[in-house]
Amino acid sequence: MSIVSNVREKIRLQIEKALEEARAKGALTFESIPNFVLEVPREKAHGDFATNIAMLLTKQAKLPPRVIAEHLVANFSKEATWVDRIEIAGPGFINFYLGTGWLYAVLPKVIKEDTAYGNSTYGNGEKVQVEFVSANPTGLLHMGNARGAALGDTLSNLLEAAGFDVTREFYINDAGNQIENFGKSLEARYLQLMGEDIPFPEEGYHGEDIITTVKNIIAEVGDKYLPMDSALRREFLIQKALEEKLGAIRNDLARFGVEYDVWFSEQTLHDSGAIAQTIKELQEKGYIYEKEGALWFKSTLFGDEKDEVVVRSNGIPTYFAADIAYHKNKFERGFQKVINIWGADHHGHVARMKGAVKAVGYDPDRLHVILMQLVRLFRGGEIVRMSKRSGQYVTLSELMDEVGKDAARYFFVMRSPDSHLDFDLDLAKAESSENPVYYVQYAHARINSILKASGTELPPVENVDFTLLKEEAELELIRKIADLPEEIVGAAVNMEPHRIARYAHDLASLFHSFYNSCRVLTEEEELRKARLCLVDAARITLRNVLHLLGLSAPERM
RNA sequence: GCGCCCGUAGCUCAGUGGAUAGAGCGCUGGCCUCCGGAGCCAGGUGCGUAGGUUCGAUUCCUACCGGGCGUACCA
Repeated sequence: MSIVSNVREKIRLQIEKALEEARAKGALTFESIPNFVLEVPREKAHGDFATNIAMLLTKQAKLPPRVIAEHLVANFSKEATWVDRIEIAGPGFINFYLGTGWLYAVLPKVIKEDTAYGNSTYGNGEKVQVEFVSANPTGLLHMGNARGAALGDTLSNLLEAAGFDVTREFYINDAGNQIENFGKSLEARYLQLMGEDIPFPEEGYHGEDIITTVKNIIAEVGDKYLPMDSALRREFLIQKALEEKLGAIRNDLARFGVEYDVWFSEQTLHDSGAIAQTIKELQEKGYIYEKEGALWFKSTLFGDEKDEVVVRSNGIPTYFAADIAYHKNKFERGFQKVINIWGADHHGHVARMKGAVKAVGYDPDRLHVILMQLVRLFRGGEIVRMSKRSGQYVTLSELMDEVGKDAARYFFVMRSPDSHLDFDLDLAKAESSENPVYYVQYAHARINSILKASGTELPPVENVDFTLLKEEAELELIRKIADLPEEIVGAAVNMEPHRIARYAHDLASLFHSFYNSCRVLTEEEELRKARLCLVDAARITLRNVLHLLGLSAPERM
């Protein structure tokens, strides 16, 4: 358990004991202790921890909150809690002020745990799957995919650090309508490039990248497909093109720092009969009806607005049918929790997907869908116009060329998925102070520079007197360092990776403040040793956080 | 029309059922004979509107206003 959680739990326990004691003495009456908050107050003047328990007990105890607080304090045993003094404030808050002793225990722990610092066993090895990006393999990765990639990968890192057993998965939509359409587009481009004057399908993929793909295929096979039957020709073209497109997607994601554990093909669900079987199961359970020649899933039974087609009147299952089979498959593989990261334009899909999960026999609360709002790019203060239809959009690969991997990942993760993201390209590529990515990395580089300048090995922590660290800036920095394990768990279980980006920035900020007010390489030998250890702990913490975000931790910039 | 998300400082965004609502950018003024000035310190008019629940609401609920998205036998 982390030191902060440990301290918190001890105080919580003593609060409960104090209340029971007060009741035993007849000072207080209450049925049960309500679920109270023991939080770090916003204001430092309000102590290290504060609780609202006295206000919550007013009804049960039939006493004013401050009176309840007094009884609690009178019965509170400070032993083994690090609590130095207690004050009652405001409408009835009880503020706990801690001594600094517990903070000094943090530094040796960080240095000892090193790359593992921040990790915890909170998740108990529970199996969690995170499915993200899952872009159509008919094109290149765009900004929405990029945001999903950064969010999904960072969230996966956080879950792992919090002790979950994480599987990162990419669902390949290599079947269905859009592949049909893809085939038609490829064929049209192929024939056009071979000199035939034929129209391009209106609903086809207009992007330039498809022409390039077909050119590459022609370079390999020439006119071999020309005399072929159209169906066979499309099949060949699709196969070749998918190979290329998936390869490109895989490369771009790898360059973005994202490595998947599983690439799951939709086509395999068709081939194995899993989809047919799932539909049959739903039919047997009475969740399917026929209308106008199509099979419909009764998603309205599960709170959806309207029912949804699973098999079209032409006999071909819809994407939704495949998705049901896919999610059934996920749970069959033993994932306790399944997390999907989708663009907000898919939000209408959430209710029926959860309904479907329930229909195939699993608790829909085990499926979590993170909806992320769309991304707008700005360059020179102007919106960069994009159109998927015309195939004109900035790709992930181009973004990395322009602003670099680190800046791109940080910008995508620093906002809540709920917020519409305005991505300022000029800011992201600025190699200057206004760029928040550099701010954090600079702190890390600066630390390494100090350690190098110290010219000595770090002293063994047993020989260091940490109580010499008494400056406000030092204590605040240690406090922040101590928070990492709880920050990781909080960001992971709430599925809010942007919290950790913020933490990184706050930590860097406290380090910079410390640097400006305390000289590390001072003449005072013992103080110098203590500060070197503090700096090293800050280095470890910053580096670990940067890695969680998928960013490099440069030693020089 | 109905459904989901959002409305917080000039701009981009954090944040919480509580005690004085924050950060970055931009703007102004300071700070290195010294460990990296890509840094530090100081400076502020803001929770869309109106009700409700509560000891307490920016946070929860309702209505309204404004923006985004969805509402296909597309994915």
